[in-house]
Amino acid sequence: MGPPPSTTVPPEAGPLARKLAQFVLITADEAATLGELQSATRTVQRHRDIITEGKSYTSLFVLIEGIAIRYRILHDGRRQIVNIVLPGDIVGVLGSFFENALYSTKALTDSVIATVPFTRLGALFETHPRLVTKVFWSFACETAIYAEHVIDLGRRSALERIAHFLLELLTRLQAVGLADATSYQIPLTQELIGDALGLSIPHVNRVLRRLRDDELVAIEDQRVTIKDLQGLSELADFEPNYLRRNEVAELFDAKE
Amino acid sequence: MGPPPSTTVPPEAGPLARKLAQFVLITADEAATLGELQSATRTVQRHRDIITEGKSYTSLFVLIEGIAIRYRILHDGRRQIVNIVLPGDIVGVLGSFFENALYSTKALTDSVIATVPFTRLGALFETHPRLVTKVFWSFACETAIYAEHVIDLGRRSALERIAHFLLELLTRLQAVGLADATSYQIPLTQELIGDALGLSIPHVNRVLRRLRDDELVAIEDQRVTIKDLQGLSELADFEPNYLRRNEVAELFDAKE
DNA sequence: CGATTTCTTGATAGGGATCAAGGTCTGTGG
DNA sequence: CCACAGACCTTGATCCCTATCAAGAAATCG
Repeated sequence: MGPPPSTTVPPEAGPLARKLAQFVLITADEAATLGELQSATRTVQRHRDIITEGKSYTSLFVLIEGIAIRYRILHDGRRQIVNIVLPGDIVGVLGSFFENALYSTKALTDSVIATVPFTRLGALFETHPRLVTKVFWSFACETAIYAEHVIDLGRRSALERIAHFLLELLTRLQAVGLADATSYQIPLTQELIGDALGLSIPHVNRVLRRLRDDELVAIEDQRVTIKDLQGLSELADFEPNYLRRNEVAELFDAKE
Repeated sequence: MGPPPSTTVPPEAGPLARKLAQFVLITADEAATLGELQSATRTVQRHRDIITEGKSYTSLFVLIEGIAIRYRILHDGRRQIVNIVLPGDIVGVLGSFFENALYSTKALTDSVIATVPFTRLGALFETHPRLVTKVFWSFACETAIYAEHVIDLGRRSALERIAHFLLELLTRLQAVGLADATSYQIPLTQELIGDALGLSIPHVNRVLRRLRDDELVAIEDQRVTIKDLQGLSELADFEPNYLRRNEVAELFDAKE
């Protein structure tokens, strides 16, 4: 609820530093180091894979601009999206660690990614061990997002799931400055929502219509507009706590 | 599939060191440090909470012995278990970081846990930065387990889910030496399986019966016995890759 | 050994999948 | 500038997997 712990990170520092600053204190020096780390960028066309399941990688990738999905295709051809990747998110972590990538990552829009060789992280360890740890720490925090998805899929109805999903995206996009108070732009198709939430396309359609009729949310023209934040949050039982740190002094801040 | 990267960790080093050694190289010195870190233990009676949602903590806990569950009670009273906690697992990470714990953790059996003040991790950073990073790294790897649960709940049938669930437990318990080739002891109730997989008790019962009738798995007397590992793995589309590291040189090993 | 839990089985119902068929929009090439 | 194809959205009819409700049997525990 409080302000983010660090105000040393200007918007120009990029989405990663901005996101990290939500969780841990990022010094100006560290922000600069992060920026340098992400200097090697390249563009990825929409619909192109950034990472392909089963391949092996020696770099990880920071999404600078654009939106992507992390997914797995099951043996029968069904797709499950395990996460929506937003600017500031890092992908390929497990891919460069496990022999082969466990999931594919595909750009939904034309995107810009920074390529960070895994070995550079190693080198960074010599010069900025704390920073590396902070990054790893942020990986750990991501676990909370996944756990929340588990709850979504396990115990919530289609209506609650979609509401929760749209609210999570709002909050996460706000964190990197890509959403205003109640709306954001994102190229969601109903198929995509279905694959993320384990629902069929027709059912997503019906639920979406109902949410629109009830004047809770509307998706039009690649823009999600939340018309009744309060009502929607109640419906979804949404608590954004898992997406941000509340305050409290801890391990890292104490040291700097 | 290859052997674990490190053979320097004897069974006496405890389940945490043993588990970590699966993912990263753990030196004898580090194993000793870990052991020391876990010297303050206490017992928790079964059915008792180790962590309660909403409370704040300044320590994290390593499960040394016993089995626990991480769960959330929804507003309507339904329970979703987000993870089964096995020896060597660390709980309370996010609880000591976020203001309040996001999930509760409850002991399923009488358990032994080690209490590690968060500040001690900070102190450890001065003396063993690499080790701290390795621990954090293992947190990140846990993400893979959650992602797999998302796939389970999103796109798999009840039959596949239960099969997958039981196979995951087999693999994870083997990793800490608590399961033989095809069976393990664990106090699973059908309600618990249902709450973990988003299924009702009667349906868990029916699926379990079917798995038994088909001679794939049987749960009797708090023991899970996999009778047809091959068949069950095919049914569940189970690939244990996400639970272990395959080999490959990487960040940490290269440095030691 | 009485009392909760836990398991089992059956009957019924419902949420959401599946199948089907138009409609709409967007981009592309002629 | 139009025509067409492909992607995406919408709606309806039907079915099935799994939840719910119910109630007795078995096991476990204090």
